[in-house]
Amino acid sequence: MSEDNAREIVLSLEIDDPALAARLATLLGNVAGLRLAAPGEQATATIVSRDMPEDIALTQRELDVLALMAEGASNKMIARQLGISVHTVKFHVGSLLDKLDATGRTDAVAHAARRGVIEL
Amino acid sequence: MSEDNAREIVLSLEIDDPALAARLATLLGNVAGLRLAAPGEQATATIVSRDMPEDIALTQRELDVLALMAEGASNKMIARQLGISVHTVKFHVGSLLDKLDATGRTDAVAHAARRGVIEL
DNA sequence: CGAGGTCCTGGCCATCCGGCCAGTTTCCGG
DNA sequence: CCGGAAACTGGCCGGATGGCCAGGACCTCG
Repeated sequence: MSEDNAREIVLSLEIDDPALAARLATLLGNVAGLRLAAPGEQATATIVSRDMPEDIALTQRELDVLALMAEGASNKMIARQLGISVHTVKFHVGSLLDKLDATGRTDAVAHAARRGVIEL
Repeated sequence: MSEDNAREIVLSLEIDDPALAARLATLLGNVAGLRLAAPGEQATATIVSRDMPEDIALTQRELDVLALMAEGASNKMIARQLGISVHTVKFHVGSLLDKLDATGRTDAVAHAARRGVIEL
């Protein structure tokens, strides 16, 4: 294997905490083979660290339903998957809309993803 | 301000390309003040680099509709926002479901977010 | 000029969604 | 032991959603 692809690695930062961002920039600035991305530059990889707002208190069952919702499952499919009735699914979906402050299931999944409750 | 929070920074890796992951791990392993996360360990930040599949060819209008869908907007609301009829919105939504290989609007938004077409 | 793509609109309809009412069971903590 | 939270189920219903049919307008490329 040649090492021609072993070019300089360019990293971009997406850090909410300014102090942490500064420390990382300092530390990484002195590493050979590494470079921080210029503004707008295409980076090899991105370092991400988001401030966690407050995590929402979701029950296990709500998390089950939410995960399936994010997969695009209908209430009927969720009911089959979890072995419960459609009514119960709707019940949990209703709770999720409430807790996630969403207007519909699409909004709920979007909010949950934004808040890191689920991973897309 | 105390500098008590200037503890060791723990980084986790989420790199699709194994070669790149290995190089980063090597480079970062020798940086004082930095440490790579143990499996399952809570990290300070995450280094992310995803292989880009192929970007989907969406028309401008479809992107407009998609963006509003991700906000949880109903077809009626989207129609009002864009100044077009609900029928036309449905038309674009249909195209999106088709192009994104989704079963419903929720699935469409999830797919689009996963593929980087939209930012949540 | 014709073909094809995008964008736009209408009607029709089966299904899905979400909110409302009601009720049961189980389990845990005060 | 009683209260509350979680999970579960049912009926009902207005509105939303998505698929199907049809059409027209515009623009670009061949």
